[in-house]
Amino acid sequence: MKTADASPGPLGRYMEVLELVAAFPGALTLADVASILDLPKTTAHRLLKGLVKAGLARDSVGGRSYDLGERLTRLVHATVEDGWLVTLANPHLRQLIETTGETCYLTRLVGSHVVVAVSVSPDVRWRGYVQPGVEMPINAAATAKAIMAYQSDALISQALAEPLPLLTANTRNDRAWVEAELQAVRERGYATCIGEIDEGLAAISVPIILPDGVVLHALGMTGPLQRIMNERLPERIAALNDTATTLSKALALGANIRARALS
Amino acid sequence: MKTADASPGPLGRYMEVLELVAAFPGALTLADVASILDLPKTTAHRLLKGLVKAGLARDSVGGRSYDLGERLTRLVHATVEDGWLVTLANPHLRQLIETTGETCYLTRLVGSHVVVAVSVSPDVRWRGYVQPGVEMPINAAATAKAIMAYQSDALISQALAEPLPLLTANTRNDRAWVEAELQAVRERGYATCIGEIDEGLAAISVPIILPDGVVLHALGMTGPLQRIMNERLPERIAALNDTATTLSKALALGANIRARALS
DNA sequence: GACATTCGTTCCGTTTTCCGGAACTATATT
DNA sequence: AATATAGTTCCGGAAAACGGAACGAATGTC
Repeated sequence: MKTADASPGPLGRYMEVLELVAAFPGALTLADVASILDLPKTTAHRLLKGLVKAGLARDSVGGRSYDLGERLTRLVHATVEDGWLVTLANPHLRQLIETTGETCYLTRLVGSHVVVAVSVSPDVRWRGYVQPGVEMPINAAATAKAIMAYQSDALISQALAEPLPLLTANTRNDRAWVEAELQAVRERGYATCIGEIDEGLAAISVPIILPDGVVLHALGMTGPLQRIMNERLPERIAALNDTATTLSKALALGANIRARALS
Repeated sequence: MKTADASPGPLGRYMEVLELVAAFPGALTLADVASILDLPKTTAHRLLKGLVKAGLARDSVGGRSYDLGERLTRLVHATVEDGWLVTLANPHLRQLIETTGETCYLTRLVGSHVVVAVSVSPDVRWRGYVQPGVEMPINAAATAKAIMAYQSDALISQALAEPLPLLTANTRNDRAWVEAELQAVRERGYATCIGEIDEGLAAISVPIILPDGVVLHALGMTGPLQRIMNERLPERIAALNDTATTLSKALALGANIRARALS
């Protein structure tokens, strides 16, 4: 294991250009790219055309401006978004925020870590809290704890073998603590995150237990600490559990339909 | 102009690997990649690590399996999805499909073409109809016509200068026809697509006219031809227009909030 | 518990591609 | 028409990508 060298790699410059395109879709000329990234225009040209040929970007008027390519979008929608998962979960999540008024989201086990699949906020300004595609640390995030608590020992060990981040003064990353936390989740039936990701933020989460007993998803709710961890906590957990039960059936049905479509 | 050579480009093989990762997130080993794509395992290894270093992929347990990277997801959410746009539009679209029972979607002008931003279907199995990120051809798609009808002559000319696809026997791609079609849209207030993209499919669309008169979005509805283009058409157009009016205010408000957040 | 097998990783010489300055062309601007 | 500014092509030198062979680290097997 090397000391994680930070070299940009062969794709580094392509990514820089791509992010620039993403920042100003449909309104970015070759000259802009060249001057902003301080590249020779020849190089900028080659990188842009490379992205276009790969389907990551797309040019509007024969190279007058660029935006993101379809292949890129399709890539993301095929997995993290999971298409039908969003379709199924969105209405339930939305109903949940109507009764609770807090940001709600659904995370998903992928490999040995937990990522956000669907996120719904009561207010536009809150979107930053939970962004789809982001990985949830197992030692801090409520939804990650809720999912990992119901995995095999082998998978938990794998997950704990990776470096765990220390994000605030409240974050713990020693293995014993995390395992105790998971045990607590199993006993209580729900997981918490009390200022372990952001000092002032808390989250609560319940697992979505599929009809066959397997846990691959979790439902989470987050907001300012004092508004989440107060006397109304029990009713919030109850609301989450109701939705989790409903979603369990919906997800199982969705998986069936999807499997049928592949045959 | 060259004859659009189909060489994979420098990123070609990276994309193949990336799509494979997207197909089996969290459950794909290096050996799998090597055997499926028929690459030497050394090469597969280098490509995968290159993707990881670029943030397009991410490895789960020190290289035992791979899934999509956060940077990739963020890229898409920063633009096509437009974050708040989805948040704002989703509930309205959902309400619309409840009353109409058809697939509804919102498209957006980006550069000189029109792409799908949000899509909602009444049934999971219909997702294929309208996929976010896909470009809508100006000479065929209802939403593209609805948006382009309200653009400047300069932009329309730019858009028409690009090659227009002929997708079915009903598709027309001569400039005069398209301009007449756009004129019809302006007179009627809504746009149609009658088997111009898929023989059996039709779509209707109205522009979302922002408070300042600018048109950047359109609302669309699609389904089997005979179910869209029948005696219930007027009431569907009315429903679309109601939603468009509501969304116009919501979008303007969202843009304001967003602008404020940047200061 | 030792062995065998498979998987991931590193090494390194060959070869292919990338790189970017200079020159060229096409499109706005005066 | 002339000028400025955009995008594109050309091409020799430089720097990678490439993949076979060898190595270490895990599973799986007896």
